[in-house]
Amino acid sequence: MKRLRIGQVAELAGVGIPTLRFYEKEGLIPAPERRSSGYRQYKPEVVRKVRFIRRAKELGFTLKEIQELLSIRTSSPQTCEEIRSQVEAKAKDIEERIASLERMKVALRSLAEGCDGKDSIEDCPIINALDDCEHHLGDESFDA
Amino acid sequence: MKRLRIGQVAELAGVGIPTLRFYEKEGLIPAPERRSSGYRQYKPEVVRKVRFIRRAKELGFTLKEIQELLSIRTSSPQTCEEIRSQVEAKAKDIEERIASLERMKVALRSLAEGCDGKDSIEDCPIINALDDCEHHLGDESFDA
DNA sequence: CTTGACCCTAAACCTAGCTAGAGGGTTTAT
DNA sequence: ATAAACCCTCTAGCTAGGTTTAGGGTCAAG
Repeated sequence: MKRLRIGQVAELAGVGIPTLRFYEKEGLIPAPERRSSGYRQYKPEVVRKVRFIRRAKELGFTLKEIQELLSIRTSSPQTCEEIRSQVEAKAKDIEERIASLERMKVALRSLAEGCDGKDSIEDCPIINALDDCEHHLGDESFDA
Repeated sequence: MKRLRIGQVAELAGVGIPTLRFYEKEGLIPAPERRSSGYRQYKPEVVRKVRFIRRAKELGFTLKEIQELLSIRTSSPQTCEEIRSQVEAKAKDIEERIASLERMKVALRSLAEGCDGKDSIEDCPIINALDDCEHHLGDESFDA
């Protein structure tokens, strides 16, 4: 069966070599077999796993969360409902962040609108809002 | 004029005391006056500033970005047009961030949809996607 | 006039997620 | 057989954004 060296896996998966050793240390990927020389010999499947980790990371999962996802199977839930709900929870989380950002955007836009671009620096409504951020970036849109 | 001790500011702004000293060191909030004993004496306004920082942080701005927003004035633009355009740029930035989060959300939702929650662990489409992430998290929606 | 709550500085430590360097062995191509 | 390219471990360092610790001084109440 074909085996890959660490550099090849890194290349194929789009990560650095130290990252693979790091993932191994953290238990995200299994420790591969070794040659007598100590060289790691990876099964080609690991490439997909690493790519998955990379994409999950891009999707906003932390390595810890990814690890949980990867280890759910061995933690033996009865159905995949448990897994689905984790993914769903993450989607909700993202939704909330989007909503927050929307509010921030609106606030910034309304801040920019208050300015005609011709005031002197002293009269700029944006600057005033920054100094005294209650008015434009006030309670309504920003308080927790 | 009323002055606040650091502990009061921390309490009112919802952050820890070391955080305030940290923000001061990093130039996010001005160094307050001191008593002869060395105690910091804050003007009440700083509370709003710190709350703003906290909210901006929650919205995904880094301290560096927040510092830029807060220090726009001292970077001496001639008119407030320059400021307006910085705020506008930040709003665009937020829009991009939102778009990226939207993509993540859609991807996660479509992953969750493939699962009815009743499959056995062996047949869970999410797990399969994890093991073999080409199918559900495949090239089309996820590859960089 | 002392006790407890508060404040000071400086420096070390923490999580996340790598990245780089030191020092040395292995494989492969010519 | 030798040089380039590759691999090994171990330790340290990095950015971000703080938190903790150590060793002290200060303030207000009783």
